[in-house]
Amino acid sequence: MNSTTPNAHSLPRARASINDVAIHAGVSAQTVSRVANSQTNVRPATRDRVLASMQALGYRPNSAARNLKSGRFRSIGVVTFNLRTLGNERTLDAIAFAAAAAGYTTTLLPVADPTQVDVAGAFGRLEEQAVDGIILIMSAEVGSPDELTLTAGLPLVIVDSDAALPHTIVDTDQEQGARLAVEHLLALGHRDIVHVSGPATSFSAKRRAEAYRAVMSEAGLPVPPIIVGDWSAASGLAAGRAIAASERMPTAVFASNDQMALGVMSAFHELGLSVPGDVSVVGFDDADDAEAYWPPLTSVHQNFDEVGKSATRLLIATIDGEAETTKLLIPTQLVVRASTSAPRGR
Amino acid sequence: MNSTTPNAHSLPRARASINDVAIHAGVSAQTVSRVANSQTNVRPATRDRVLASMQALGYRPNSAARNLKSGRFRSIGVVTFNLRTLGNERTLDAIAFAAAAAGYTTTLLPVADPTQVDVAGAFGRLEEQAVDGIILIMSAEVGSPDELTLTAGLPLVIVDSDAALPHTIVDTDQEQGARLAVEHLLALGHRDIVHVSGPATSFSAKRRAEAYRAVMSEAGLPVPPIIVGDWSAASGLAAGRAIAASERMPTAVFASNDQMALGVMSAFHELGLSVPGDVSVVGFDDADDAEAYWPPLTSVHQNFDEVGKSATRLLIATIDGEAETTKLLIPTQLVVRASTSAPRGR
DNA sequence: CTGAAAGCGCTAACAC
DNA sequence: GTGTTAGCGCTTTCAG
Repeated sequence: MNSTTPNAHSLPRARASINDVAIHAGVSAQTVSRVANSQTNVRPATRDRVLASMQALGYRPNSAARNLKSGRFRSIGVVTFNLRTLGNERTLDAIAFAAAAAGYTTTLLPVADPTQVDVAGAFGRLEEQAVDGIILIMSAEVGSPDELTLTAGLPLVIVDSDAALPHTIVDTDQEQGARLAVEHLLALGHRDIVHVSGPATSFSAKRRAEAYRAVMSEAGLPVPPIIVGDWSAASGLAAGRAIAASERMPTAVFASNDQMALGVMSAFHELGLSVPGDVSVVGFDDADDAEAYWPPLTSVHQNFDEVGKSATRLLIATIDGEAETTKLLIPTQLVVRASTSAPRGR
Repeated sequence: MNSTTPNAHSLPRARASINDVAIHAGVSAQTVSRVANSQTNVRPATRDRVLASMQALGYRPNSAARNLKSGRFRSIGVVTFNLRTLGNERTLDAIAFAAAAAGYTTTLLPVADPTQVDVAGAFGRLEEQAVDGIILIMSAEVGSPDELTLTAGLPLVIVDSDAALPHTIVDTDQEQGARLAVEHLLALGHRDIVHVSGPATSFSAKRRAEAYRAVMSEAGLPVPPIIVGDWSAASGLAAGRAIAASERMPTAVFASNDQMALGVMSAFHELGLSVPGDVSVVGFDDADDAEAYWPPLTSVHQNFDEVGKSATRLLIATIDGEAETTKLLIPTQLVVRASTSAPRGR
């Protein structure tokens, strides 16, 4: 038994240390360490004895000590502002599994309000977390890159952000995806296409909106005012009602995510408008539910798994010192379902 | 400068240790430690000098060393089988924020396949993770409680599980919620109510189905066969088609989650059936999107935030040794929207 | 109010 | 093939 303070724990059974095992097995701590790390230079008989003692004492290596020695935590930190959007959640899922496959755990470092002053403080604190590197999932804009440099002590990969930042960035190819959506509508013959965008603070929303504007302009079409939502289905509902109430009803709507598209369609149903008969609707994300929306939603498929996996891979490479700063854009695919068709009278 | 191996890092700038700061400030390491931990017994002038040195050297306490000394990691481990269901995701979100508020980080410990053999192995490994306790979010059944006892070395709270297990459990009151749903339909006058359940491996699904059966029986009604889905909207779509194709069309469907309800409604729309005109539909979860479904879905609201917060609170209490094993059931609320009405001809 | 010593559990480096 | 020594960065204990 070692002499650790036993903590006022429910289970007072103190944990066996490497020394306890060494004594129990009649060997040195070093030999126990070798067995624990499956090194080869231990006589089988000795190994077995040590293994038996480990078993008997319920020995588990102490990760704090191991971390202290190695200077590594085998954990990657994920900074998020929330887990409530499909993209953040799915990306996190992919990161957690990719990290686990590489022998890393994932540490969540939630930050309350991204737009608020304290981002810098939060980032400052990051360096003392028990992580080897950080993936920043920015669903919203951070004040300035200066604040990010505060994390310079730790390898960093950014997901969903301004590609101008001097860091490794992995993201969905927002522009390519938005083009796919708008060009699909144009190809069907639509000319009056309204865009329902995500919040102004979101880089993805901004870039999708820019691509929408660009494609419309390239086609020689006027660009009607953009309706701004907040990614929620409720904001889509409001947007749909606003669109239907406007003087010139468009023949198609491109929503910046599926949930807002759902809301838009619901608003149209309320008003007795048919989708796609009266108005076509395209979403973005290709959420699992999209095929069960009514009507099944045409949407741009984002490969969140790929984004998460790539971010993890790049971060671990950076941690291992095999890094170069990279910008990686993951392409999307258009999934055509029943919410789009040629405009009436064509 | 201390002599840490500098790691083949991108930034070779070695990190300042407490000793570096001590030397720089001309004090002992002990005094630096006191300042770092905001202890009171340091002369203001000394404190300021130390603070300045910390600043100058960019000192950050090393959490590994701190952990080693304290025997605490200030992190809670969350074991999940996936993050793809609404409940898991929302619960995790609540846990992460509650933990952060209490000064803990959240470490994700994803387990690939719950039904598979290696659950025990995975749990065994948990003890050597750098966490002070574990929240197990079981979206599926684990073979036997024996496997859980493997984690006995660490404080444990289970979410969404069999209340018979000898552990602290926090969960939505599944039975109360399901009763609310079925009783609502009965009160509207429905007698033919079909249940679309979640997968057989899920405790929540099982308990909702049991409550459904119980309420039907108590009302003296026959219990039609239960259709089993997998929580996905696609499985709801299949269930809806199966129901519509069956010899006796029910007047109402109670789906075990909102996504399956969405699929069921979509299948009905496909077939030209009106909801709630021809069939009423009730869901479970009250997802953010439910109000934007067509028609807006009547659903049972789960307080995932409350579940996550409570689980975190109880776990931290257990870690602090102020524990007793508890079962905590969080009540639900019925949210009536437009997908339910009295059956035709009544 | 401040410092010196000791040691947390583990492993790299070097004996033997 | 195995043991000994030393030290990772920090904090608890005890002296001053």
